Amino acid sequence: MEKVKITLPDGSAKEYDKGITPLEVAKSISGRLAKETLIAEIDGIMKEINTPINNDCELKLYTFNDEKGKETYWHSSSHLMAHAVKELYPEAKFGVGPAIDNGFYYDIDINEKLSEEDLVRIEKKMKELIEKNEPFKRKELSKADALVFFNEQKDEYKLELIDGLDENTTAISLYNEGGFTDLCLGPHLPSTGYIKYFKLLSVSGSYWRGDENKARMQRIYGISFPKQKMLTDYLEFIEEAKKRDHRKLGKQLDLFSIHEDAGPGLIYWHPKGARVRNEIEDFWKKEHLKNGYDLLYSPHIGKAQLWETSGHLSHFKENMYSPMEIDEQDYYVKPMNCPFHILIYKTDLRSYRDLPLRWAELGTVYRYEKSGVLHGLLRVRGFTQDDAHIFCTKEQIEDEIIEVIRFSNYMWKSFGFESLKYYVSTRPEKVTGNDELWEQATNSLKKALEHEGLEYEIDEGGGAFYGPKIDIKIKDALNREWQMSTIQFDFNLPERFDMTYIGEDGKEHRPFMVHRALLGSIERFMGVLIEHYAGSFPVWLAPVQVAVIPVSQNYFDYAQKIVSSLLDENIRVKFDKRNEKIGYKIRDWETQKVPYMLIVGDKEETNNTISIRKHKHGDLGESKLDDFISELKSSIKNRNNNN
RNA sequence: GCUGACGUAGCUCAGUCGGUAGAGCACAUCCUUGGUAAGGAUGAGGUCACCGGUUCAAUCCCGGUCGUCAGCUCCA
Repeated sequence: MEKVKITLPDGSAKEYDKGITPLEVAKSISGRLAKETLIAEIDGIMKEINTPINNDCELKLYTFNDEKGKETYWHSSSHLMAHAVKELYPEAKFGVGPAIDNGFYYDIDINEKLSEEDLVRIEKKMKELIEKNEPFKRKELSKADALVFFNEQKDEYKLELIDGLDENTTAISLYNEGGFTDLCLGPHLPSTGYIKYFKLLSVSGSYWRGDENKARMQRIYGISFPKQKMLTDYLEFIEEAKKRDHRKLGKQLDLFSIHEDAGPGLIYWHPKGARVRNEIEDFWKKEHLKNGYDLLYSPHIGKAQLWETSGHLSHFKENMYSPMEIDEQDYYVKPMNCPFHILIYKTDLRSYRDLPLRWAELGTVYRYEKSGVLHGLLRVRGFTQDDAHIFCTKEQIEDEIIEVIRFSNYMWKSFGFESLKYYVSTRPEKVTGNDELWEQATNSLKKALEHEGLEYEIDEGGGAFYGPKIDIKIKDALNREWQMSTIQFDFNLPERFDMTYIGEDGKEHRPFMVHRALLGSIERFMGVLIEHYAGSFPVWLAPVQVAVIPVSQNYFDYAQKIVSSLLDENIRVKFDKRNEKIGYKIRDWETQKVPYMLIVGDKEETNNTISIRKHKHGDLGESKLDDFISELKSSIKNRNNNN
């Protein structure tokens, strides 16, 4: 029998009989691997694990623990779901059904409106299909034959997809499983029986190709796993995320509100939310001053002329609010702070000796956002950017970018976010600024990241029209990613405002301009922060740090002394004088997620002590007030985030 | 903005197949002065999102508007 040499990722190579499948190779390695292998990569091409191998090759095997394994698993799951839908609704037509970060979806066109109950029916049908354990069979058709096939199916969406495929495509792949055939590049799991535990999560509206002018479809989301525990864990994760929802916690903890009558997407900070925000902003300002920034304040409105010069009226108008007329002149509320900062720049003749200038402002901007996209604190119409603009020379840009990256890391770590991901967005098609500028700026972004030893991904063509950028995404306690920081070059505004500095050579030069926001916006940041900590803020940020609870009115005097001592130390303290039992008060402060409760009664007054109860930890026993204060103060000073 | 669902007391939610509404928590008063997650009694609270229509009668049915939620698209 002829042999083939198969090289595995660890570099080891072995000879097998020609025609062996990846699954059989897996078996030869270990039974467990064979059981868990979902998909194979043969010489860089993804293939089913029952594909015969006829040539020497490099082989990689993927299980559910690999991204590629997961993707296949979910992709096949979406096919299975579509099959179940087709069985229940024979007239159904199908759009696209990919795997996504967490699970899969399929866009479906049926007349009937699907409800939660329908999802249960579909799930039941899926279970039946899984039990049949039908193999996923690949079939290749010519473009013409594929068109005929889907024409028979009356599925205009698939026809459109095929139509969009390259004219030279010789073979269009279809997958069939138990009588259900779908257009699909593949590859798939060997059979439906591989899909073990799944749940359909939701159904919502979508559009064919994401275009609201095209056909409306219904999108069913689902998730599937090879192990029961994985599914249970995932469903628990969803529950946990719901519990942490900042909109819910914002109400529960009395942090902020939004008033539909007064205007959606506009945030009202209550005393406690404002307190947290104030701590964040204080810290932010101090750190900026330490890092060589100066702070600015600028107005909220400016004449149309300014926004014309800046280009906002031609590029950003749909996000700006209608102008107001003042002395027969149109004024616009600012959607960005940059033009104002530039005006300040231009109040003086700048020398290269003045650069870099780093100017920061917690600038509140207003942008029109479509009503359907508003979301608690995360997507609003009025928000405060932790904005800064850096004006510098060509020679300075790389160091400046490095500093911003370091500063950003420092800020995120200070707030307890450890995991950051970097994305460099490069030149889109339509741009301002010449190629050389783009090239230089993009390289400086990459070099800065490399200099810091940070890995990054490239978002090809994802830059703004005015310059390339670095976006930083952070991961929260539930491992969810949020896009927050951004560092953007701007070749447009210095040009439009004719910004200059006098160089060493005595001639005028154009400064480089970098916009950057570290936290993004204070509103969004606080939304993420609330969810990250599930409302239990670390002591340094907590709106109320300590609640003092006397056992009864008899100890009010002693409790008042404690309260006064804490206030003297600038500790945010509440004196609970309510006519309630301490069990009731403890429950109340516990649900308000206050870090410490100090309980004082007869024992404490006699011993001149306090009893400390820590949020989520319970009774810590008696202690001297001075000891407690010094520990608390050190935790605040160090911005200790582990509580 | 688009699709769908929803909008009842400060909060969380019942309810009325058309006859102007109810619970728990919170709040107020009183009793109780209590030792680590809810002591008791009494009471006050609602133009049932808003505007129209149908009807003897609308919180309920119909239309519109606003808003919220799940998505789509977009973004800090």
